[in-house]
Amino acid sequence: MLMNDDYQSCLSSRLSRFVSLTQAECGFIQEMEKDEHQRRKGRPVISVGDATEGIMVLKAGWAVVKADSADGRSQILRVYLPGEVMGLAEIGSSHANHRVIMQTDGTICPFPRRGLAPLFIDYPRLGALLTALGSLDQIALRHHASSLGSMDASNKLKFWLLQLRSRLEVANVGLGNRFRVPFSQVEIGQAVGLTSIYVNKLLRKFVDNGDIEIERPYFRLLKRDEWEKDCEFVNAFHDMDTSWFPSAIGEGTTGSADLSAPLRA
Amino acid sequence: MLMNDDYQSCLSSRLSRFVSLTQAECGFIQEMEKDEHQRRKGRPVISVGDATEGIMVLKAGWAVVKADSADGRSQILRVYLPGEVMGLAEIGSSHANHRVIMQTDGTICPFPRRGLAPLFIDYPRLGALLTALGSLDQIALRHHASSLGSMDASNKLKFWLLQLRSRLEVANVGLGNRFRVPFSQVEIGQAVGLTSIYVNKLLRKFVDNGDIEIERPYFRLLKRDEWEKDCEFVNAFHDMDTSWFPSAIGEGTTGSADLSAPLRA
DNA sequence: CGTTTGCTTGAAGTAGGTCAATGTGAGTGG
DNA sequence: CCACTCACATTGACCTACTTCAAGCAAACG
Repeated sequence: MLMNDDYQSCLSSRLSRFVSLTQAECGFIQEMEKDEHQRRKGRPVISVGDATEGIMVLKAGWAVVKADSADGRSQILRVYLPGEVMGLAEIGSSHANHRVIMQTDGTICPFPRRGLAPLFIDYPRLGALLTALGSLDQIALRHHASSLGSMDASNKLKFWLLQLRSRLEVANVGLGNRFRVPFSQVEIGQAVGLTSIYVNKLLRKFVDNGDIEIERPYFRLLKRDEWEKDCEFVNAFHDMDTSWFPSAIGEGTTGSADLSAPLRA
Repeated sequence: MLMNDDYQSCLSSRLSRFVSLTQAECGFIQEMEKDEHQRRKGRPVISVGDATEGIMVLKAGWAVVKADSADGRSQILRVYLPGEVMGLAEIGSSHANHRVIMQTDGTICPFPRRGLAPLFIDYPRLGALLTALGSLDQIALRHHASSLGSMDASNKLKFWLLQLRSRLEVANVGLGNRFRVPFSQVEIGQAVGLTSIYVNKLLRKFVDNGDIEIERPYFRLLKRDEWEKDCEFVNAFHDMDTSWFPSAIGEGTTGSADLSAPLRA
């Protein structure tokens, strides 16, 4: 797993996937970023009711967003993969509505709340980028909700695995059909809205059918194409549209309505 | 229903719910906003595959986001109420993933894509506001997904009605427990992930229990408190946290990390 | 080792879906 | 005015995809 080490900062490393950052942008982010720190598996990242604390990059490890109900059940609404930006959904609220916890050991780089105002003022392109990231999150969540609401159990499970694979592939180009799934069957159930025991029966059936191979915690999807047809999977993780972004500062854009053509992935 | 007519523009009218806009901000928005136009019930607002077209305010009427699958079923992922901003979820993608269509006759005010760059550059506070709006959308969607994934049919339906009522109340302060639900039972089913016929049976049961009164298309929730307990409803539509926003331009903020204390709702 | 955490499998129950039929306004054309 | 249609609500009978409950294993871990 190669890291792009041109950047010392986590956030700029993440953001540079979408636009190539200027020196100034990198410098700013780096200056703002607080010290990264480790979190062990199971430790909270954001607890319900916490005052909003800016955003953070999950430099290493996995995290999840959980919603828990009074009867003790909890549901996994979102999986954060290494490199992803957490906390974007929270910045509009004064207090967190959902719990974020580490799914594996990992490292977090906070970008503090007080950095956001200067970011929007001095680096408008980064502001636009954050907005766009939030919108991609929302699209992914729509797909998930759509799966929860209208697929049968088998397709929900297929869809969740496919989508996980696709997102892993974004970070890890050339990833094949084999990947790590650091979730117990109970947790998979919480993610797809099924009982762990039905998840078990489905997985077993998939294995017996030759649809997948499992060597815990690795899954291999043997019939990905077929699955993608089954649940009408569309990979929405390729394209971010950056063409509407303002140019980076120092490139002479004055704020007129003229659209200079920025870079596209 | 009173309208705040200090503002001629739809978008500035909407945004001024959250921060009080400066003259300059209003002026800019107004200048950018294209002509509003009418759309009849059932007409598309955004079609799947459309190139992204900026954002728009639903000045009047209701709209919905639908996901349709090959077998002809479709699902309602989001309801837009009068005054809400549409298209925020799409701006990060070059093409739309979901369909937006008018649920009733209504009026739309587009804010074109080419207005976004100058907005982020010259009016950073508005950029932050858009980001925050997107994040609130995402929180609402999380609640919806959570309901789809973990509640039984009865609570899904209760939750959906409660949440609709709460959101209507934001725009229409003092709205009681009676409100218009311009959806057929089929459509309610599409929204909560149930068959129309089961929706019918549940509604009937609610009426028989004295939980609700229905005078099509008006619903009255007679046992709102009880319902809110049943499905652990939390009203997440009150608070937008604007305290991290940059100050409006012309208020002397230079972009340093200093946090001037902006207005809070 | 014993304990815990997670996987596996079966038997039984039920929430909610499917199918089918009937009823009821709200247009629309004559 | 009536007849026809069309979209929507209503209701019952049946069925199944999932859950719940219960029990036995395997692997990890103090």
